[in-house]
Amino acid sequence: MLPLASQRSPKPEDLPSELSGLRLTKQRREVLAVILRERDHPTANDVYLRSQNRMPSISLATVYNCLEALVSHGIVRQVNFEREPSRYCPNLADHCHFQDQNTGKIHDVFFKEGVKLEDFLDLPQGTEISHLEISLKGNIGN
Amino acid sequence: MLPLASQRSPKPEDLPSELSGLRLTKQRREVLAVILRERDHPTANDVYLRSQNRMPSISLATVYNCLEALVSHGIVRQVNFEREPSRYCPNLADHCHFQDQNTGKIHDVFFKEGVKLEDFLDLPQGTEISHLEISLKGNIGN
DNA sequence: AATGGAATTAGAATTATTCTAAAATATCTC
DNA sequence: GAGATATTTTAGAATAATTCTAATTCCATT
Repeated sequence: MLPLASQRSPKPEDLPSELSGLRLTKQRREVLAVILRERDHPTANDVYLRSQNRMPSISLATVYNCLEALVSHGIVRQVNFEREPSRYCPNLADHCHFQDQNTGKIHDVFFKEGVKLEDFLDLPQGTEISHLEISLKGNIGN
Repeated sequence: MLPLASQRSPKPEDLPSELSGLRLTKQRREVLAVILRERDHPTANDVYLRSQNRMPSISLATVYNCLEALVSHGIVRQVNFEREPSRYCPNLADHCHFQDQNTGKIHDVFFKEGVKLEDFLDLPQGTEISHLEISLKGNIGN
């Protein structure tokens, strides 16, 4: 398995031709490369605009298709802040997101070592969590 | 202060004429009453349909306006699950939400006594959180 | 009762996203 | 490798939640 998460500036052609059972077509590779290259949680439209640099003919529908394929195969995470457009995150480690209200920038936030959900939430007896999203907003004090 | 959170089946006319500095008009009162009556996290459209029982002339735009007024005055919470339509919650206590994937129903989930954010998240030094949303999905085992 | 500001309303507009159907591309089978 | 089949891409239309617009109505205060 490629150390995707640690690559610094991957080129589409560096990526394998298949990943988690998903065929990596030219477009999917490009979309993934864009997300890996600049890890700033771009929106679908951001990804579209950036993909156009290397692949001017790519369509927005394709970007949406590729994102959906990557997300449903667990290669990329979809990140939501309230009703804002979804953003995309290549960091698959268990983490959540903080949006700085001054800059709008989104930061990954990690859990303290060894913390489990049940440690801080009163979950109904017997719940199995399949999806968890934690979104924070605020300011970074001086 | 009215014990809003503990009322069982409030009628619009039971509600005060002002709340947290927000003028409670007939429509706002009705919208709030709907949200307090059935605490099942209705969408804006759900609220619209239910409001029409007592107030057939209310418009969807008004429901949105009222919800926005109630939310921005901290009387009601807006709850999001990924890209689904927003839902509305009258429980102002610090809590988060779990959606049962079998029934679609949403359950309030509370924090363990005395737990603080910093206890389980590695927040960047000096962050002040102004908004926090935790959304869970999963199944309730037998 | 007249005035002024806020709220409501219908309907249009917006916007992120999904859908559709056709064309292009890749994969499979012989 | 050629033809058959399946998958993907594409442009543009469609959808759906939400917001906006501008006119009207409501309400509190003169």
